[in-house]
Amino acid sequence: MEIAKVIVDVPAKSTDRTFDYLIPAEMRRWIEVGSRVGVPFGHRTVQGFVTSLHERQEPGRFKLKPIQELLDLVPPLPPDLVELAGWMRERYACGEIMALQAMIPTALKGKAERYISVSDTESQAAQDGLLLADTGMEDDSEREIVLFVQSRTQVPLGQLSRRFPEQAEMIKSLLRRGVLQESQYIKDKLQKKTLKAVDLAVSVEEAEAALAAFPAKAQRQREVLAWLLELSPMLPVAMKEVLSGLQVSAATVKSLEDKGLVTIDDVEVFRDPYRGRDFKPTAPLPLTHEQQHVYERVVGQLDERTHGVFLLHGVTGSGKTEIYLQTIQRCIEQDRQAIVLVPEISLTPQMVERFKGRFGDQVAVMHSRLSAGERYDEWRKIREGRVKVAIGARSGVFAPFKSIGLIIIDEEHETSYKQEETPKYHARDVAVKRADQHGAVVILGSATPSLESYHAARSQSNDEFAPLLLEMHHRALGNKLPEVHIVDMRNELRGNNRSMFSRDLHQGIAARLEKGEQIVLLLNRRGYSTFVMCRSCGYVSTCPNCDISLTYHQRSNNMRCHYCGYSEGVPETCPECGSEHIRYFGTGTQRVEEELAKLFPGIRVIRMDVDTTTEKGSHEKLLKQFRDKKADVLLGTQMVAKGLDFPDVTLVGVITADSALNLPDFRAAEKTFQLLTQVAGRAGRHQLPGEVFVQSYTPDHYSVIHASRHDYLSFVREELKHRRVLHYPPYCRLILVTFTHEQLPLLVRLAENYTANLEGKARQRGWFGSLDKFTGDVMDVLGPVASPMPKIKNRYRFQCMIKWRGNIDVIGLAREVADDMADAVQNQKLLISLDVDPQMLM
DNA sequence: AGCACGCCGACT
DNA sequence: GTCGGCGTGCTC
Repeated sequence: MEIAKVIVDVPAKSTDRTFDYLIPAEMRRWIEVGSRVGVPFGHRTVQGFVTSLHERQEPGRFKLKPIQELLDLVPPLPPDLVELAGWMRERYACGEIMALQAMIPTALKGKAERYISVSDTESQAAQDGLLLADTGMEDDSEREIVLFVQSRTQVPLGQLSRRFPEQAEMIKSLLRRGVLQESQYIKDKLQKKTLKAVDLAVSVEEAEAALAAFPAKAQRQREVLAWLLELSPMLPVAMKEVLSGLQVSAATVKSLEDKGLVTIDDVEVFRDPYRGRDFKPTAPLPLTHEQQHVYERVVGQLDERTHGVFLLHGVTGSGKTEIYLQTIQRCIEQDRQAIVLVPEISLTPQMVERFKGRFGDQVAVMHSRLSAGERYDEWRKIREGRVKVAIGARSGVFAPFKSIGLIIIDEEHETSYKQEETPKYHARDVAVKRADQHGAVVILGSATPSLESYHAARSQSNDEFAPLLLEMHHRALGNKLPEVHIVDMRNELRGNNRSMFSRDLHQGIAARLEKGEQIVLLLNRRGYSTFVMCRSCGYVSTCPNCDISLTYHQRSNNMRCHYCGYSEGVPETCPECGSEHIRYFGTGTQRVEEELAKLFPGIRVIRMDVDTTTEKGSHEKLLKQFRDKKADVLLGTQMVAKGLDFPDVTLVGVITADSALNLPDFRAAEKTFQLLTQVAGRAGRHQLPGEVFVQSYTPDHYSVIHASRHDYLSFVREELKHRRVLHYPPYCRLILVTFTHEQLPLLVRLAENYTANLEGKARQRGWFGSLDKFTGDVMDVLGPVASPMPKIKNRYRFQCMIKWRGNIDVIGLAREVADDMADAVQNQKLLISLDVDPQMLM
């Protein structure tokens, strides 16, 4: 194999194809499909991925460039992932390189670094005994530069220009004249984690002697040395510990090093985020009848070793996790590996503990809280076959296992499985595709399956997947689902209760406090203000670049834009009218916390929201405190609704059930139903019976009512009716096309242009029409209109929505029209982005 | 995305 | 007369 086709790391439309390279003879044994390479590309070196190998050069092409370097001995991508990237390119209308990059840890995203060395002819001359001066070097500083470079063989360009900041011109001239030469190598972002470690450089006896003879005035150094001697059997010790243990500065230790008494070394630390933690081993639990039935169906499919998808609809507490664990066990016994995807937010220590407890160190865990290096290490465990199970959020679907037997997607309905940045993939769909490649089984688990999945299971008509529906209606421990009361908040207002707690919820909390039982309070975050508003004139601080309201950040005590990061101070008086009645409202949860403290003096509250969980491990700490009953109330946003299991929680309160219902999103009802069902499931999971209060301003809404009755089926029936009438998924598919440009009038024209072109081409193919009037294969375009976020980072935004159904390549067409336009329109400042199957319509 | 090539304004 | 502005075109 002499030729490699390579996808280069240049994210542009015109480079979204393979480029051919010669494989140098010495690399032939090592280059494989999936290899990461450095290749010359134009006038620079870029990273790329080998996607196929070929015997010889295609005729008609003149001289190919050779691959410059091979970046890893083992290709970071197995061939099935390379193939999957090609599939993603079509499915999500993204650049293939974007798909490939999404599959590997960011630590492996290399960039070319420029190095300077003395040119070959020049070194040859030096070897031949000629002086550098003979080659026309007249200036002393020129000579200094060349000698500097020569003395260290190769110097990164950045380092050289830092060393000779005034001589940039001279360096350029030396390069031009060929005295110095430049080469580029790909350098990984990864830095190995090291720790400064201090050790004695001499024997204990010598050190003691040195200590005795120490100059009296170097008191601090004496202390350090004495301390090190005391610790001598346990050396080396981390520099950090020396500094904090003795309250000395690094300079003190450094002086000891200069004296030759101690050494300070960089020691590589192996990162294990769960190091030092004991996981209680757990044995498989006996299964209930329902569980047994589900287990047998899945295992039957596993044993066939063929592809199959199951939608596991089980009420909260029905024991889905135990099914996951036992089917994974079977999968491992077949010598295949398993991937478990969970939403980021519920990738809690509780969850990890259960898997680590059952499978021990055969488990790799990947989540966003890990540092880049930690993630890379976990990823390597998978790639090198040292683990059998990978648990992770969305991107875990790319775990580079050799032979996958099972992919589990827990809380299948969660929107976090859809990546909002390019590549805008949905982990559920990717999982199904990947399982198909491997002949593997997929389990989609949820108490509230997405309408897409449920409908696909019921109608068996989806092209991409038609899961088999498995249901569990009962809780594994036999206890009942909690009783849910809907509280009509309009009555509270009429009853002159202006508090955010209804009288019922108030009483409920008081009762639990008395009995020493625990409470979970959920605040549906949206709808609560975190912005500054003037009460006199209604002024709201907005971002000058993006036209959206600025959010108040407590930590930095300033106002910040979510989209572009712009920040400014908190205004004291209103910039518009000068009024002093300008107020910010703390985050929603803060307000609730304050009110709780007022109503129930002495109440112990743990607040969990973005403000209190940014620090690493804080999430875990807070939950542990609550579990240890250090608090009466766990108060939080969405993150308290998912997957938590506390035996003493008997009351769940939802402060505002319906704040999401007013959002302009066709999934608003579905999301409300899911959230209410999930949070209700936190109550009464063990011996004590649970009770739930749902406060609502729209208590008659079907999502609230069906959630209160734990009636998924009725909700789905009603919701599907709406979707069918309004032509929304699952009765059609959507593509959201967003256009951005600095100039509004031009943007509008171009967006209209796009929809017209798209419509024209669709007509030619006989696809165009209203979804109302036509059955079967059809597509329609809505818009263009201004985006809900009409301006971000000084760029205006317009969008149009494509609705379509059937077996027609609308994705390909939408992309084609976008590409044609970008070609035709001279103005490159127009950006068109496609979101296939969007989750957020904002 | 870079980076070089190429064709028009303000300076030694 | 040149230095350098950034429009546009290419990268195996």
